[in-house]
Amino acid sequence: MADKESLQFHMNLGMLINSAHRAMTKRFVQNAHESGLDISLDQWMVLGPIWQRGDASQKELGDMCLKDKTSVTRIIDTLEKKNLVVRVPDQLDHRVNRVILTNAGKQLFYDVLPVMEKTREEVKKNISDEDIEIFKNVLSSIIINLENEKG
Amino acid sequence: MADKESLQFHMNLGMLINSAHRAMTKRFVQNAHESGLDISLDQWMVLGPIWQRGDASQKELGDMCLKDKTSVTRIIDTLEKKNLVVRVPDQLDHRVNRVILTNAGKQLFYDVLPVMEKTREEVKKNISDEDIEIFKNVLSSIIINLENEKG
DNA sequence: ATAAAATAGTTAAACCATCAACTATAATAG
DNA sequence: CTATTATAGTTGATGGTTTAACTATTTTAT
Repeated sequence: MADKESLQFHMNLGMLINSAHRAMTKRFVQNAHESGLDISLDQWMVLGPIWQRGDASQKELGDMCLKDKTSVTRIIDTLEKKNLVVRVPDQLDHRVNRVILTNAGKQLFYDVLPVMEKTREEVKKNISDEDIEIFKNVLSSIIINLENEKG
Repeated sequence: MADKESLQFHMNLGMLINSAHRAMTKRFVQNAHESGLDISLDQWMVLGPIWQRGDASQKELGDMCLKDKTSVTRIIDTLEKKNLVVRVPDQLDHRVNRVILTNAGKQLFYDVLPVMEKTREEVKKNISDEDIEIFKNVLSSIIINLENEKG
């Protein structure tokens, strides 16, 4: 149906990035769904760092996922509704919440790992490692180019 | 602050794409705002094809922008509220709306053009043309890899 | 020790995406 | 011609992003 040339001819950079990102998100959710798992990509992105560290403040999660604190609040809200995480007030600094995984959260994390791996493979199929390197390089450069010098 | 190596070490492909896309969107809106223009990137993406063709059905707009018909409906709703476009029922096929630009819409389109150009330059700064080519190539490949074989 | 500034998090509003259910019209098959 | 199916668009619900305004806690600077 769509071939590379026509895609690149008809779409600008922004649209290509947008489409690729939406396709990846959709495929991840689909793959999770096919494994009987109900989780969004953003929820997964937040779950990972909590698992890695044992616990994390919302601020730390925002930094690691490059998400706004508002977004983190909402995502933790829905994760908490699903009983996957719990907010625990920090004993030392009363401004911060430590977010920790419930047992259900840990279980989900382990269950999703192979789904993530499968999705990654589907995404990278037929693309050389060198091109992936350059690709990530360009993405990093774009992010750095646009980092706000007015903060 | 953030350098390429640390970005690439800490973030996977999906997160990089997500961040880059959000940064581009944000910068476009910022640049528009600094020029006194009030428009979102998605609104702009829809405006373009209407301008190119003179008019377009919502279905056509969705195809060209790779957007869901629901999204198109909402975006046209807000563009219509802003008096930038008008929906005109098609005389031949009573299911379709032809969307056309108002004078204010045409004016905005012309005003935003240089903003878009500026944003594009900021995005591509310090990135070689060859790398941009590979970058677009990889994006296209990803999109094709993930095209739904279950539709 | 206190006033001012910084930090962590929440809330509300506006916008976009996706899914599912729905209306209305057109095209097709029998 | 009529019954089925396909297409264009809308609506409602749910989830995520961004901006701005707000609360509640530190930190800091005087």
